[in-house]
Amino acid sequence: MAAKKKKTTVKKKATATKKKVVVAKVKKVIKPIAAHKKAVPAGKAPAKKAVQRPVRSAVAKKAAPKAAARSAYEPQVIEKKWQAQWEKDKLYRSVIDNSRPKHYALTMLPYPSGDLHIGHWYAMTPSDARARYMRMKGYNVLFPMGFDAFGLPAENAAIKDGVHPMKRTFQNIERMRKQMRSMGTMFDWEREAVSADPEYYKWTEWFFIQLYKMGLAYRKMAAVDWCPHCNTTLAREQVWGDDRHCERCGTPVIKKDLEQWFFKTTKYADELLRFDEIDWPQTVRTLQTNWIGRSEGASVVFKTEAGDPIEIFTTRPDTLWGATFMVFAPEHPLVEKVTSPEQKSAVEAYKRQAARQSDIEREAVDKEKTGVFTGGYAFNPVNQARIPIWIADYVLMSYGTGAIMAVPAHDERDFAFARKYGLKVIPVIQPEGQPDLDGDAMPAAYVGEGVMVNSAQFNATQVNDQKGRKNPGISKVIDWLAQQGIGKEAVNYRYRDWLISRQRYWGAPIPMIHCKIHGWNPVPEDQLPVLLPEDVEWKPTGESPLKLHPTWKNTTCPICGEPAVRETDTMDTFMCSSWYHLRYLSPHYDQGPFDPKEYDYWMPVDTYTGGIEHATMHLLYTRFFHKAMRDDGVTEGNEPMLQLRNQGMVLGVDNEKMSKSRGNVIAPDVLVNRYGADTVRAYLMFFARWEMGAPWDSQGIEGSARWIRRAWTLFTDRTRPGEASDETKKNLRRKVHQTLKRVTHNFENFEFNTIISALMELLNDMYKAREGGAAGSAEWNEAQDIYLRMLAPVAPHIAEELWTNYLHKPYSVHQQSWPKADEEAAKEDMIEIPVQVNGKVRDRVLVSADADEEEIKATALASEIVRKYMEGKDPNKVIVAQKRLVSIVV
RNA sequence: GGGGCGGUGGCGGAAUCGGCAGACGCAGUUGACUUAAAAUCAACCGGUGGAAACACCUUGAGGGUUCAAGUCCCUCUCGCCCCACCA
Repeated sequence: MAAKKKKTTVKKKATATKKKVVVAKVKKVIKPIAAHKKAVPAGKAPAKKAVQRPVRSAVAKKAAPKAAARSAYEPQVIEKKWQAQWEKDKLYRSVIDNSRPKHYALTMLPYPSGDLHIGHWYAMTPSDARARYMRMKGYNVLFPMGFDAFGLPAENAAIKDGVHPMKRTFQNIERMRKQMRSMGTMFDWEREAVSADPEYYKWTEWFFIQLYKMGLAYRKMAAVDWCPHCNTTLAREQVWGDDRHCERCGTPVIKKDLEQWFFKTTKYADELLRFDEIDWPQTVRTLQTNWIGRSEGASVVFKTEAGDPIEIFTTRPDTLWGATFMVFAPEHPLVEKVTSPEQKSAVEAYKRQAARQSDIEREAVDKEKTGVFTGGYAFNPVNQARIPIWIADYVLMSYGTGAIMAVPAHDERDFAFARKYGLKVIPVIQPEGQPDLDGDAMPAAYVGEGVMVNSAQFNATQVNDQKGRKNPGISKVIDWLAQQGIGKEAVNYRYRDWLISRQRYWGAPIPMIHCKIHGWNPVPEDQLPVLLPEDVEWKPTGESPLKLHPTWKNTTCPICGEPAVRETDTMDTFMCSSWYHLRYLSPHYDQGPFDPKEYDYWMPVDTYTGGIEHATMHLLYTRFFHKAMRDDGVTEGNEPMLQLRNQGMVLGVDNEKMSKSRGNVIAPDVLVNRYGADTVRAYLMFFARWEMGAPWDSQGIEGSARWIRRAWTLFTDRTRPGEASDETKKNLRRKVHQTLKRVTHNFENFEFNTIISALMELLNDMYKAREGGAAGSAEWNEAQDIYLRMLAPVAPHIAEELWTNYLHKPYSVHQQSWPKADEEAAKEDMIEIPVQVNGKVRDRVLVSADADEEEIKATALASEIVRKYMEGKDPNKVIVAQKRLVSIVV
């Protein structure tokens, strides 16, 4: 998921007061850190160890070695210890086990930029906690990790400082692996996959060939978006903003004609619109639906005076009789032919201007429509009306057919254009019960419902506000058009085919060979992978460095054996990431992209977690990829990922996206060194609603740190068993099982922040119960047991230490089962029910939990306070809302 | 212009179904412990009035439905995101 968002649009407008608050926060944050740094040498503790409370631990050991009940919480020590132990024991190794249900938990892989960002942790930590939870629930969980290692940043860096992308990338990967291990994640590293590794990209190339053989990869000369800075073509999805700038570097994008490779993603447009087999967030489904932009209507063939057919697409065939002119995109192939000699110079001038505009400011401020009459005419096939043909840059060659019929009476853009150039306006839809529309006097286009008029045999046909076949007017006209052979029902998409060629070095080579005689042919599969040469020069020339390599491109034609050349473009990295979930299954398998045995057991992905910014890119490409490969017999099922959940973004303390240039980046390593991974994990789960994200607050982490330390203190404390009342013990047990129910529910629903608050609450109650003498009781022991099981997915290290070394339970807590809540124990005996009089809460009455409605009502009416507010009147109505509330109306 | 998401204390947030708004935490105030600091512990902590009991107000604004609205409906408003001459 190499994509990095970079927005040059207007920044969030923080109010003056808000900014002040933020600044104050930042200043305060610095203070404790500085104080802490000083405190370590002052305390004369070893620099690495005992960062937490160094003095106290030293004192405790000296002063009372026998009572040694409590040792200091030293996350830096226990975390390293358990990470090593788990690795040694291969605790998180996932292998096929048919005796258990499988669960494939996938979280988006990072681009190896160099350092793990707090945003990576924010995405991965809750995903890890949930994978651990599923494991405790009895699933055989696969939770792999890898690196999306090809891409521009490494190559740009190479151009800048000459370090080979391969070297830099693999160094970065090494560092990021270490950082991920320090998080205490349960990634199965034996399944790691790196897309820039030849044993990986061999199969990326193989997939390209499959798509080519299926007829889904094709070559096309097209005006493509081109970034003059990155010297590469960009996918439509990678051009950003009103000024059409490059997603990566911000440079304004220009148009350039190049021969490129495309995948026919549009072939799957209709299927991609169906989400009935997957549990994906509504927002992503909506984003993908809008991105594909399906519209239903008709294609209709007009004719020029010379008899040339002009195909147009319209969503409103019911307004065909109101078409009073046509508009072509300036680049439309028929423009030259229809243009009259008198209009030639004006048309040429307009075309030149439109072409210039398309560079940068085509979509800039000026919304005024412009156009030029060609001097040519067309015939409307429904009524043989002779209508003028214009050209205008508001008609795009890239959408539909590049030509439109204009119905000014019922389309706002056409209306504005007609009024500006004095073109005829003929109403053909009449709103019912209103004065007849007058084409010359209408102040605006009418786009609402009505009946058809001026439309020959269709007059009086109802037209509603529905689209396509649901609209009787549209439906009838379509049928008639088909009958007459002048048009047919048609569907048009905004979605376009996926342009995958990149004029770059650091990507998977496109395994194609061009021969002067035999044209393009794939590299024979037994010659894969086409390896990237290591000796290339880093020069931003506008051509792929592979093209400039003296020998690499020279090869022989797989058909005739004569000299031929390789494709020197490489693939979009989204191609690599479209199938990484399959490579994890068997990263070293060499008989195919994956081992079918592994596929049959693990696929499809059960839960997929990652950022919503990939909604219309990666998440659409991977679905396309899976469906295409399904049709090729490589994959099975219709969808690659059954359940998707997106996390929000962690912003800097200044409420801006974190970036080095803004200097607001929070370094996770610093936090881990200071607080320990468990605390950082807990805080990342706690500090915001996961799917929302929030600005980072460095003070808030103190709360999570305090909670973890309090847990440590309580579990390591050897308070003597006391004499607790039955009530205290019962209350403790109730709270434990209530919490268990809540935490279970929250894990199921990805509600991570409330998991932590529930655990905090329970810990507070356990402190109270200990004060009440509950320590050592059966209820207390059960509470400790369940508490550590619930803590284990969140804070795996401290949970293990307390479980194994303090409660002396069998290693490992991560191999224990998730406890089952005792519904009986969770039930309340007495419940407090608020009583409202005329909508205001006036009293709260205590009733037994199994009291029926009548009892609750009687108790409420017996309350003196309630009676006071009823002022002696009889109630009109008494509503008992289950066991939640009583409402009395007087 | 179209589509999506959101607005709850000083801050992050909580609130299955329409049923006690503000759980949990941060920050803050006061106190205990300490030579001191840190850490820890205890109490307070939406607003107004009040010594208090308590009363009234409060989920962006206004209206509606309802015994009851943060939650449902309508109108408006602000913020963020995505798509935008889409025929």
